[in-house]
Amino acid sequence: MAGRKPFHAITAKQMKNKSSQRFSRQTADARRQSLIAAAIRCLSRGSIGNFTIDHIAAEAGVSRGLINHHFEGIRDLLAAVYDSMTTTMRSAGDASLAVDGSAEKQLVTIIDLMLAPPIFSKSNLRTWLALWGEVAVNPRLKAAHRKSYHGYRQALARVIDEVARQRKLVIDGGAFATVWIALIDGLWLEWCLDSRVISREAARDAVYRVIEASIGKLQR
Amino acid sequence: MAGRKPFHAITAKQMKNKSSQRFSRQTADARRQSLIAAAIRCLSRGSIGNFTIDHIAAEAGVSRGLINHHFEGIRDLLAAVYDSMTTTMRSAGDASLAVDGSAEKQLVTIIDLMLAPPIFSKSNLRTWLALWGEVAVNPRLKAAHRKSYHGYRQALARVIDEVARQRKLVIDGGAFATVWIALIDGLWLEWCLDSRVISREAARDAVYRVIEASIGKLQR
DNA sequence: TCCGTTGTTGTACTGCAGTTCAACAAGGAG
DNA sequence: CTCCTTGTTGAACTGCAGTACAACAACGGA
Repeated sequence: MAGRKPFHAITAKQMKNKSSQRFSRQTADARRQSLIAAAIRCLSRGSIGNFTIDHIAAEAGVSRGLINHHFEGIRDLLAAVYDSMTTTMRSAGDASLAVDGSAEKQLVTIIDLMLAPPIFSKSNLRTWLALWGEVAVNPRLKAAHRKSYHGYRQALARVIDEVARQRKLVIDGGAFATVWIALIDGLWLEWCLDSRVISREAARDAVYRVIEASIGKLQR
Repeated sequence: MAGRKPFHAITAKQMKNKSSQRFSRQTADARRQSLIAAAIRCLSRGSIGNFTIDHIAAEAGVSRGLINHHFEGIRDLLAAVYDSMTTTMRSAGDASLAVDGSAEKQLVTIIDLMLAPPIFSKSNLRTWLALWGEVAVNPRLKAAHRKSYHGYRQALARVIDEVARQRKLVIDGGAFATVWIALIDGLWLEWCLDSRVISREAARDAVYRVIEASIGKLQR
């Protein structure tokens, strides 16, 4: 509203040295992705407390005004981060489902995928805690969570049902997938909070033990 | 450092009306408990974003300065909140362990306790998410978590070992307790984030199913 | 009744949050 | 080369965070 100070006073210098441009223009989409990536890095290092305009802009190497240019606000950026995180997970899962081989082999592949980096990784803890806290309150994130979780669960259920069919077992794959996801999330959480109580290998063994108790031995 | 404005100008009015005292003095310990309770209420409603001097003071019905009088700072209050939360859970668990009856009955009592309010409750979600995020970073909270988790796990392991002994089964109660805790935490998380995917009863059934797959049927 | 202890208050202070916006400039179209 | 679109900048603005602290007052003891 009021008058602004002069924008910049070192124009002459910039003219001379073309190699040190003030900034490089990028397409809106590329810049959005870059900001989302920077935001994820901030979340994984700090907590939701690091999810600020200043931190993210510094991390991305841009000015603070840029975030509000590409997103409606900081909340909108958080929603975009959630989409990005779930998309990354889903695509990793889909890749392992596309693996050639028996349903049993797919099952083993998925289990191992989920219990190994980058999914089973401490650097994601604070990111997910922050996002879950937001899911519980933000309708847009709640809808996104519901959608991504549903797809995830259904994909698992299909593999489980197929293994059960081959073994002539009667199992509710959907319910089984729910328990499975809960178990892995819980083990991951315990491991993040205190790696002493359970190692990654012990967590993996525990998951296999629970699953094999229902559908029999798997060829790991 | 600089001069302050006059503190309050309505002293005369207060003199007249003794029933509306400006405040009531409490012992340091009672006030601390009151502030901790107010802080928990703030966390459960909002998120860590609601964990501020202003919100907590308003919730407790005291002035903002009081928190820094009774705690070293807002971080110190958060640590006190963590202690309070874990103590509440532990005492509930200890009470159910003190129940007369067989080890099997104790096991059933604990399971039901953990899958019913007030423990299995949505109002705790944001509180725990906030606290876990802090555990991962704050050494004091990490130590507190380690201690409380260890005691919790050991108590469960003892009950499991006893049931296994009676049934002449060879089971690692400690490892079993770890899985059990992870499963319940994970189910609780899923249920908090989207109650549609699993009901409280379904969660309870799932826990029983996993446990009974290892140690046989339980008399619920 | 007075008096001292100390729990309690409210404000000043500093700093950083998110948003807005006018000025600037990079890069392509002509 | 010139113009124009629009990505980008940086600072002003408002508001609220945590802390420090001096003034006040409740309550118990004398």
